[in-house]
Amino acid sequence: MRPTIRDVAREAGVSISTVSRVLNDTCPVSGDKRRRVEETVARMGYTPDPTARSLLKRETGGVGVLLPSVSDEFFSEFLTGIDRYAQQNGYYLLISASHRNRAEFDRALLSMYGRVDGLLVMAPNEGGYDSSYPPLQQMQVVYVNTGDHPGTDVVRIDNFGGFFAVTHHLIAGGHRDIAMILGPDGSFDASERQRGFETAMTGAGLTVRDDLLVTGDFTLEGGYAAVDRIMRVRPLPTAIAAANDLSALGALSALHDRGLQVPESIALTGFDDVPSARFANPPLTTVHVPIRELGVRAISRLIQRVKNDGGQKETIENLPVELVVRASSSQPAVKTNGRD
Amino acid sequence: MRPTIRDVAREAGVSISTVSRVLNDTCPVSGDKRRRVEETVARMGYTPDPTARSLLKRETGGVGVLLPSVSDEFFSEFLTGIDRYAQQNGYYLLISASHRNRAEFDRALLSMYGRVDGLLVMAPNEGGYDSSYPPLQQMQVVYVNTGDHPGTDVVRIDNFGGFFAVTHHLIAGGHRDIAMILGPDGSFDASERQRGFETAMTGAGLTVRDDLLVTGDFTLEGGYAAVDRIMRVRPLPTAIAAANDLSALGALSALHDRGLQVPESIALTGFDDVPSARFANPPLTTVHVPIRELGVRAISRLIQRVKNDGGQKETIENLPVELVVRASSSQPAVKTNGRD
DNA sequence: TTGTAGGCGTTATCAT
DNA sequence: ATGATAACGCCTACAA
Repeated sequence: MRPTIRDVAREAGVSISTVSRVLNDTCPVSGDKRRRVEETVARMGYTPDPTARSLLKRETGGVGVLLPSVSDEFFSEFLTGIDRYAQQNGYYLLISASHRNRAEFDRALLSMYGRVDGLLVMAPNEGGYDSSYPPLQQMQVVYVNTGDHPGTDVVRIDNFGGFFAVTHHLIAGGHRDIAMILGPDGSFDASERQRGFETAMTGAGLTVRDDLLVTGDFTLEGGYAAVDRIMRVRPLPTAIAAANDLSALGALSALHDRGLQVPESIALTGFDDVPSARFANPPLTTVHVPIRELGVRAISRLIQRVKNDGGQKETIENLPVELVVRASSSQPAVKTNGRD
Repeated sequence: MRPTIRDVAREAGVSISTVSRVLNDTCPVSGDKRRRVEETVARMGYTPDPTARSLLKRETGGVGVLLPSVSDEFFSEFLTGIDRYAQQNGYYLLISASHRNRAEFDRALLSMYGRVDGLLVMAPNEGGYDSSYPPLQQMQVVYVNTGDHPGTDVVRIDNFGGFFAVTHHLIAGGHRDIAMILGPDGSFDASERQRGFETAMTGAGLTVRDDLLVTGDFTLEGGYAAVDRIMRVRPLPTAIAAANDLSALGALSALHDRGLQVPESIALTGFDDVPSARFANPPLTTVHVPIRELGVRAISRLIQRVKNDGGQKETIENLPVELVVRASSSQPAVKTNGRD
């Protein structure tokens, strides 16, 4: 049985309040009793019950993190940043992932309602939440990689600019027929990246061919399968821009299996600069996204919000990303595929 | 302000207990009042405060997960399994990672003490915990991938058998000089894998050369750097067995940078069968480890323990692993390196 | 069937 | 400087 404050008080021969005062040093306590209390606390290994404390102070010291999934490196990196920051600031983390639909999202949200002081919400792949849902209104929320959410903070990556840059890089390398392996429907990241792609293409006077926009759901398998579809269209593209690194790695594997050299036969770029992509061979040109930083910004904003408790203006922050040219994918051996 | 049960009672014109009874249907309630309460609850969006409930029932409905790190695919996979299971069983997850030393471990543990009903502890890379630490004694604990812990459950992977198998595979392919890229000191997984390696080698009458046991800390960078060291020893090995996939991918990249073909110039194997390793090129022979399953087993044991509340015998479970031969690394072009 | 009251372990207020 | 006590929101005997 866990010792309570009454046990300590009895054992030390003082009143409950005195023990409390020693622990929170909120009032002066005579050196004699203080020592006695401290000794007893140490001996019994007493720790105040966080539940009771929460009930009284009406704050838990926890923050919830709602993720669409936790199963790839992006989220690992993201969580690492968050975890470290939370720990340093004395907050604990309540994490829930793998909810792809609205019902699951609501359940996860509800299970956090009342257990945390604030919530970090990362956009699910389908429009899985609705910021007008009452529990969301009641809590301090920071959104990550979503569109705007009036009244709350949003922290996001410059997906548009990043994908514009990587597409531009391919175009500058002489590519005209460029395929894009898309992300999942309903993902804000994915749609912004696609927008960056299309803007860069049309801005350069190139046409976005529908048959070169292939689905790819951000997974290795999706990237692998996408190459199959891309290889069936004519004329073939000379470059592929994958919506994220995982897709790119899957595509790389597929291209390798088909005996195609990257970038000699076909160029390939990634996005996110996730650790294992940094060691791909051949080296992959990608876009560096400060994922850990994203997490840190998000949670630091949230904690700020929680401490100010509502008296806070909404904020939108776009973190810059950076093109990382690792391969000479901008100088392909073949620039066009028989036309032009 | 969040509505309390009193608000609901007042609004519905009944007593507090009636509301409580409707919510938990613990006693029969007249249809009339029942309906009125249900309507009021729905209208006000009332949810019982989990903190108050925890205080009273002396259980939180949460389980804590203590990980050494969350930053690679192994942990992502592991967490995915846990998260899904916890969600389905109505438990929430309190996660804390990135504690490499004892002090940090203790802090993380303390921050969970009283907030969860049970704890999942995955071995840190250094001997970061001590199962006699009082808070650990007070809680229901399940250990993952550690040595034995009297009085508690342990769920682990058959690291020894797996690494024995992969080493044996290389030996059967004719290799005699085999290097191993080790894991971090103090990791139970790492030491068991090394033991599997050495047992397989000596069992086949081969010597374990000290200069072919190189450090590698389970990271991409470590694997990359390990190759540098391996390439300086003479005679060169004809095969490298990496302690995990991340090391193997790093090594693969290093070998590629040196213009060495895998497996023609040198064979290479991984361990864990993490998603991105499954798409390595050339394909990597590795050992499939049921990581998600590991998580599910661990948490299901824990929840069982929590529900029985102590009246439980300790259990040790070893999950089998499986050699996955993806490359023809067992038939290298060169079997020896000038001696023999 | 329904309402009243006590207590879970704290902290804060008010006397002393 | 110290001790008794109310309150946080809920559930559950017990009483009616």
